[in-house]
Amino acid sequence: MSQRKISRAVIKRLPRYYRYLGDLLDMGVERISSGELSQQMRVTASQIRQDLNNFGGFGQQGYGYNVRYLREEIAKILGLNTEHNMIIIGAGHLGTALANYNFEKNGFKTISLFDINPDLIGRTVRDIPIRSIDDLPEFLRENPVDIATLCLPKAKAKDIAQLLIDNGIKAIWNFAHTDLNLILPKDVVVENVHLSESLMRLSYTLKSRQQGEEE
Amino acid sequence: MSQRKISRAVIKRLPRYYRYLGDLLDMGVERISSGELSQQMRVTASQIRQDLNNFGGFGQQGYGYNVRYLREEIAKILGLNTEHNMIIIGAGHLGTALANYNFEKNGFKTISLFDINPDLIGRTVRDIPIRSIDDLPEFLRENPVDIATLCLPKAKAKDIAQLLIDNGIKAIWNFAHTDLNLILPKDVVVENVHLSESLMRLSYTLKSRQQGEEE
DNA sequence: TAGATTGTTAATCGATTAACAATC
DNA sequence: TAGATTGTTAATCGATTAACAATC
Repeated sequence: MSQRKISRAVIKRLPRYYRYLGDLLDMGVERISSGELSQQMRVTASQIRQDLNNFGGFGQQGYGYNVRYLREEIAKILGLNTEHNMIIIGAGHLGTALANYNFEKNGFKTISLFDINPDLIGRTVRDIPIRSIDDLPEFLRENPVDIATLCLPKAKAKDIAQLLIDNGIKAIWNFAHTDLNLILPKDVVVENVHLSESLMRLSYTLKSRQQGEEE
Repeated sequence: MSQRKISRAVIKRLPRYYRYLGDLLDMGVERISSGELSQQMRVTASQIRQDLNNFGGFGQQGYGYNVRYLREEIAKILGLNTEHNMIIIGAGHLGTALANYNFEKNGFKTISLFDINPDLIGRTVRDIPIRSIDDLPEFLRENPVDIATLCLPKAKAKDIAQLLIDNGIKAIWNFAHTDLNLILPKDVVVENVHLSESLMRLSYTLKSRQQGEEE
């Protein structure tokens, strides 16, 4: 029952639905129609219904959607109902910040950091140990790791990515300023977070807004 | 000569062109055709030419594009030729990590952090001082700030965003887990970085890939 | 000049929105 | 039942790709 080819655009929106439904739940809202949700989220009701119907009929005519139920279904779709073990490669500022992030509440648990800097190896971040990158292959043999987060300079990113792939990693969350496409086997997935590119987009938008464009 | 309505999709790709052109320059490549670049970037040559021609004819028939020139033009389009002063609101792990990031090379300079925690106020990160959030209005009156980076809990994000807007900030780089749309005047732009949503997308892609979908 | 490659128009493809019958 | 709202088909819109004339 694997889903048929869901478009990238739909996937990108799912976590946002999940977030809004969580907020609604916190506010004690039990049910919501696509119309109401569309107003809050500033999207069309049509889009919401189309998006959700890619995965199944979660609503009920004349009623709308049950907030808790819909949220749980989206969690399942996104895989948030299973625990994911993560490691972070690179215990610099960003790697450390991510280790301190509370991704656990969505089922993502960081179990180790890795670095090459001897000064850092042996330390911990929130009780998570920083290990030597040399110990990575052995660690991966002995621990189930679902996701590897890459927080290192672009010069090293490709080699380490290769090392990770060689040792069975199937998902890479990439913060390095480079694309890993070139070396990727088909069964390995990558999600890029290019912060400086995000900042450049902001810069562009600011500039064009100042020049008096309407949107 | 403000550009006509460039689509969001094009803007999203510009920083990636910029990065590839920088890499090419570092490798000593002087000229490149849309065909070659398309192979490296894994996009169509058509798309590259269409994208660039939104802004002008940067190439030359029979020759291709001059790498250095094209890169500089894209820098101008993105506003990277002007210095941008930034502040960071929230000097927690993420805020501190961003203050340590080398955005300067693209013209983005962090000149202050702000926090409410008295233990942090007065400290510095890479010589950048952490000030009290109470001093924010005065600071904004006395210093030109182009971009405010929001690194704080969602509960506080909207109030602080309002404070920033009231004090003249026109661009917000938002890392808080919330949308700021609701309170936004038309001349204020926001770029969101929702890390946990990025992670959820990775989780989804991993899951669907494991279930044996092709892409 | 001949060859290469752009700039740009036209064709295709995909995603979004609108509309409405189905149904709770 | 009547009213509301979904699920889904059809229409529209926009973005991507293909094709080729222009031109260096």
